[in-house]
Amino acid sequence: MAAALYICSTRTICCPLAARFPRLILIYSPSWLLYRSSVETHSELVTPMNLKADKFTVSCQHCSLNALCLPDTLSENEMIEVDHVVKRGKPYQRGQILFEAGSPLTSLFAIRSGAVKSYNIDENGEEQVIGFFLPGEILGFDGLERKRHESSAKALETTGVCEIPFLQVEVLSRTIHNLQSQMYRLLSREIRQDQELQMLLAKKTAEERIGTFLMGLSIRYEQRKLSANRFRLPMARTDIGNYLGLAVETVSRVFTRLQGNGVLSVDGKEVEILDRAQLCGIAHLECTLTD
Amino acid sequence: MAAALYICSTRTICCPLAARFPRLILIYSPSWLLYRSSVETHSELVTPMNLKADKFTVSCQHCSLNALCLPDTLSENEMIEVDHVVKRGKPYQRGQILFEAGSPLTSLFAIRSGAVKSYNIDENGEEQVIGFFLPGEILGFDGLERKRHESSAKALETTGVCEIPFLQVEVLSRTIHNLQSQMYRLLSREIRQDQELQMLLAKKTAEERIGTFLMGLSIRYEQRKLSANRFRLPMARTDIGNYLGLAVETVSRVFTRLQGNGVLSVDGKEVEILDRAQLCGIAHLECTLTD
DNA sequence: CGGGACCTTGAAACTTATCAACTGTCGTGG
DNA sequence: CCACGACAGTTGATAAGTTTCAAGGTCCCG
Repeated sequence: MAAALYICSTRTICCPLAARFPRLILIYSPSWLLYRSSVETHSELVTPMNLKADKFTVSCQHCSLNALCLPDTLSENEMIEVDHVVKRGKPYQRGQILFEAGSPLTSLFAIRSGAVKSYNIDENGEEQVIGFFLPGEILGFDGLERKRHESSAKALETTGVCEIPFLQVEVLSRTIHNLQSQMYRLLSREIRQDQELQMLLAKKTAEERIGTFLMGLSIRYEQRKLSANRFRLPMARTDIGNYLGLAVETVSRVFTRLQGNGVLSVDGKEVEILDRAQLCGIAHLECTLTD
Repeated sequence: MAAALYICSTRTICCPLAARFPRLILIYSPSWLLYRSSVETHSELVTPMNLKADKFTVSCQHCSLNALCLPDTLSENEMIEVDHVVKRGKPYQRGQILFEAGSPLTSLFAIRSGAVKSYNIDENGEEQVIGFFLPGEILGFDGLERKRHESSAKALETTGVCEIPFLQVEVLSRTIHNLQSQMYRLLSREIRQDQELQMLLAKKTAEERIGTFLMGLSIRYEQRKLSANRFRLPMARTDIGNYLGLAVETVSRVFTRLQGNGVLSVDGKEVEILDRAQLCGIAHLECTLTD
């Protein structure tokens, strides 16, 4: 197997990369240039600079995220059928808008790399963050009913996306039973997750919200074969507060407090979970991973 | 057309009744016995006492709620196919549990009459209300992924339910395209509504939450051909507070304040919207119905 | 008629929001 | 190269809204 060093300041997995380099090594450094010298000894250096969409485009069958994404549970042949309807465009830059609320919806969007936030603008013109999406996760389920986007989506960093035309999924799912089940599962999961967030917002304190949020990210990163205890927040503090129903200042203060308790180590967007058991306690979760 | 007087202290529409009596008259009285004398002049008196499940059982085709429920958009023949898999049991009494979190899920539940709350028990043993369901609405979508109920459901009053076996819906929806679309629509709608609630809980004040909640109920009652401005709350204040992330006392105080402003008239569970425009303003909604 | 559940009201306490100021970083342009 | 402004994050002081605690009232059902 080929090995590669993937150095990326945004530190999120990139599905085409993982497919080309099964033994991909991710170096965690906010300043990737520092590592250039040590990189030369490796078989191949991959950086955001030489990463080109066409070179790294992969099919669903070869995507390392397929077990987390729509093709999960599909057979090889079924996956190929799905793959044929998937459209892969060029990456979105940080801050670029994927779609806006109200625009017609014809496709679901699967994140291939990077990160996205979805949000709404309320009657005062204030942004209202609804969710964050990591590689392998799918946006747009809220718009199927009225066939238009009910929320907007913006790239939080350089983000690759797979477009999945909904009409064709609808047709395919009549013959591919696994696909039909998977669609129901994904929709159902989103409902469950939204309800969990409702409970969070209805009852929990600032600290519990942040704790749960960080644990949620940690678990999602772990599913993506990234470090569960050391990661980079793709979103700003404002977005976190907005999402959790807290003021930015409160988010900042809770981060400071958790650092004081030795639970976290925070440096800007870099987060390290130092005492996972305690963080699980704050989030009212069973601690699954030993630190 | 036959006319009937339907007197029911709980004041929620009953689908079999509506099917038998297209010109159903609903008398709004918390104490229905007072009206007995005036009732004699009508063609038929229907009360909760002489309402028997077998007598009033109806098929989807004849159900007045079918446009709000799963069969919406289905043709006559398609509706008959769906109807064949639907199971209709005897009504649940107030306080009775329809299902509990964790139990295996094989069916979706459509409310035919009455009202239901769904809730979870958190780590402190506290109840966490997730939603309220009125006739024509469907519970259980959150459990499709793991094939088990993710929340419990309890009847808030005498409640009739249609059980819809999910496996059979899955099979039927492969041939009945309208059914497939409708399932996606219903799932998608639930996601959208959950996200709206998220925004409510994340940002709004107590008054805005209650205002939005009441307007939501009003609109749902209106869709069910009941009065939009005068209705009975099927749930306790505790449940409302629990659902909206507020203490009971706060709910009570806001009700009192809205009464003082002349927006509402509240008498126990009886609510009358006196100034709909103002209530819409509080809820940040466009006022659709003139008072 | 009595007991319990539900609702209301008041006063005090607490959490979080708001306002204001300051720091550091980043990219731009002189 | 450095000055500059814009922006994100932090921290402190104050204010506001909501919760909590406590008590009393009402309604309904047995």
